[in-house]
Amino acid sequence: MSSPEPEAQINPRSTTIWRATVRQSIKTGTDRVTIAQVAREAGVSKTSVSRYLGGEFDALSVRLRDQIGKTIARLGYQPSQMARGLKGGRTRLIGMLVADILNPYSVAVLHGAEAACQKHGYTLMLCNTGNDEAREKQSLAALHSYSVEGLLFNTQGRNVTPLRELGQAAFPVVLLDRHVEGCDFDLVGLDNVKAAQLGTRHLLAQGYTDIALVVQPLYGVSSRQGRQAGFLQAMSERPDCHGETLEVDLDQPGHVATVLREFFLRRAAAGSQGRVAILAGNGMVSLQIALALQSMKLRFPDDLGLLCFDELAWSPLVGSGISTIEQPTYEIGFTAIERLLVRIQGERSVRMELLLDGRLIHRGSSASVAGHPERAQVAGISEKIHTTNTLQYATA
Amino acid sequence: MSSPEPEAQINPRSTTIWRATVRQSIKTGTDRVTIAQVAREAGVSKTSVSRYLGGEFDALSVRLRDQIGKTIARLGYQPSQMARGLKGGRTRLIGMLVADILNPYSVAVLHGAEAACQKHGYTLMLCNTGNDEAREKQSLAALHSYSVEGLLFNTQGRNVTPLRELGQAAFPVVLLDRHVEGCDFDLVGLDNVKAAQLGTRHLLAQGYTDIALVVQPLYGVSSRQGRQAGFLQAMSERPDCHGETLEVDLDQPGHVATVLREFFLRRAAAGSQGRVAILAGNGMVSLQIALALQSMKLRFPDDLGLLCFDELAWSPLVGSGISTIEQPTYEIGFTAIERLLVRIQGERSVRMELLLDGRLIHRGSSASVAGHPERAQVAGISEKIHTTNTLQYATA
DNA sequence: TGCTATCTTGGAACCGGTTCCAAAAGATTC
DNA sequence: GAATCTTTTGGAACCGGTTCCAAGATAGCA
Repeated sequence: MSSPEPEAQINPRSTTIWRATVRQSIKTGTDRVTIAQVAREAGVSKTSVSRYLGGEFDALSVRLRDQIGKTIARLGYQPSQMARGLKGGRTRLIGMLVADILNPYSVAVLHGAEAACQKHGYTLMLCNTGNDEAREKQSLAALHSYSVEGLLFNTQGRNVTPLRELGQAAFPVVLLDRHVEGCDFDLVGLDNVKAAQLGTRHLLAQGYTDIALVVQPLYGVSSRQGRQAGFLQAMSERPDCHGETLEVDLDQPGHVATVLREFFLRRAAAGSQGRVAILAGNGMVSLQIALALQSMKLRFPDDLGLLCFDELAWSPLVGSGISTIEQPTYEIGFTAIERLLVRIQGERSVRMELLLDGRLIHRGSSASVAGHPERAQVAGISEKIHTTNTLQYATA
Repeated sequence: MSSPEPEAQINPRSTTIWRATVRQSIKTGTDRVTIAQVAREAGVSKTSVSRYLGGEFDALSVRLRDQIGKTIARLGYQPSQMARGLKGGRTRLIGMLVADILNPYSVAVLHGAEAACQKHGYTLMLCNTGNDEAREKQSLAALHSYSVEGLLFNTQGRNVTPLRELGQAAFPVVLLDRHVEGCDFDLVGLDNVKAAQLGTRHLLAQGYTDIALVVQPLYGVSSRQGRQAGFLQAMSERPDCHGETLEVDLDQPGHVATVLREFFLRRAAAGSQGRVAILAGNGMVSLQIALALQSMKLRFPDDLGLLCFDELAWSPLVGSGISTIEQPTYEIGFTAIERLLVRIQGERSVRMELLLDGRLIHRGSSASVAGHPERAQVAGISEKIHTTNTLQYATA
């Protein structure tokens, strides 16, 4: 099998390269070039052209291959993926269901996933479920109706019967971030337990003693539960310190501020003389916490320590910078697609979980309190709250 | 035409509703239910089932309609969009090409577009071109091969021959944010001239006299040019004030800081005694400016004023808050899709440009300097730069 | 040279829908 | 009751590819 002639602008084995070298104009609607036209013009059968497209060169004479290649280039022929998918099921389509496209995590993962798709000649069909169970079901049906070859799924987590049915049908699915009870899909995400331990130990090492893990509702979301597990485990290594998990509802305005304030007051009431820190459970929570603290006129690290899951574009900017636990989001998306492709290619091995490590980015918000005993004291915070914020938040 | 029986779980006229009411499990791969099976089980012809799916009830007896509806529900039948698209061209697919998915603007628009697609029973095929001309061409070809019915296009702007060909073929395309020379596609975006005027006048009214518009390269990007036009126009109303456009290359680390520093020094050299402000051309620029100012230890509004295009999640958080010109991004995406659908339905009227208004969000970064004559003085800034930053940025 | 074995090639069925057109059934008119 | 007009219904071709299988061409071997 010799290498293609220089005239052959098209290398049909790799869809990606193929696309890159299309020279002719894009035909639309009525005047679309079909395989039959190519076959006629090249003086061969549709079958041969189809073989050319499929890269079956060993079943094609050099003469035919040359002829077909030239004709395709001349006509600017581009096969219809819809038609290709119909018979063989190879639609080269991957569906991606995103729990919340406004979440920067989702977008960052999407970025990696999209890149991997382009690399392998696949195209992404994107659906945003907005954390809504019904829309999740609808989107699933929609993607199915397009015969996507596989699914990248960042589910809201609860009530996932349709997903379970996919599992029973051995349909290729890779879950992102969180898994789903009763399903044995592959998963790509963060090693949450480890990352939360890392973060918690960091705060403890920096001298913080009263730490609140602030998360969205744990129920049904394994990644949040994992972070809590890591947090609790790390806290248990220090019986002299106090850890609490605070669940917040981001849809409820002012809820974060209320919950935080109650936490501070509770610590003060318990007579704690320690230093307070907050561990934010994800980027969405981080933002709300930062806003809440701002409105309460509390500053980090002066009044309290802050460490957030998810590195965001603005993390370095607020105050003296917010310390974060960065997730390898691009890699998560990219790897998830590649794993999915392996499944699509028929791999049927047991469930695989790929947990990547988070990276701690140390900035001002979790600065050590060792040299600054006056910093981040429970007493100080609760005093501030009492004097400046009581009315404001009592009504909120 | 009476209303459907309550037993008929499926309303085939609206794809959206239809999806929502699918009860049966999702069949995959081999065991997919086909129209032929439905026809056989219902004791009717494929044609009749197809009519049912197409909502042609006036050509169907009540008895048949009932039978087909029940069979479809019982079998959990879901038509293949691939097959449907093959004959009629109605793929219900829309392609979206995004110049840079890391740009929060793109994501916000995507959010609106996706919502509109779901509302109308369409599905989005997403491609990120990463501001790369070659990838733009590839993605275009990819989307074409799936017979998308229309395209939402946020182009990088230069060298757009393939786009022009689409235009000549009267293919439905709606451009986002920026238009393309030589194409008469519809456009949905911001009224850039007006918004830039609004922003510039705001800065002038707040007492700033030396204003720099900081933008990414203008060449080929109409929205940036529009913002500059508005800026210049507003500046021309105040001959006593000084306006400059600074082009920055965000891919070049430290470039923003360098350009800013040069601007400050230039103003100082010109002997200006005025107050400096920066108008950031978009969200990506804003971030880099904020980072650069931080590294230069310049604060707003103390050292200089700042107003940024694009409202971002963190805009309220940095310093005393960053003033912004908010774009109605969700609406832009949503409207663009709805306009595209109108085109897809065959509207052939002349090019339409839908320019939405920006909204000024006033925060601390553009606070009035009237009561604080010591604030934001050119002299002060350049002194700060000299003493603290010269070495640091001379080498960068 | 004759007879397999292998390599090329294309005809035709098929994928799962839609659509054209004609036939069958029912309604209307005279 | 026959003729005509509607309304329902389904057969078959078609959309643009892939794939099975058999036929034709070439090569290998006795």
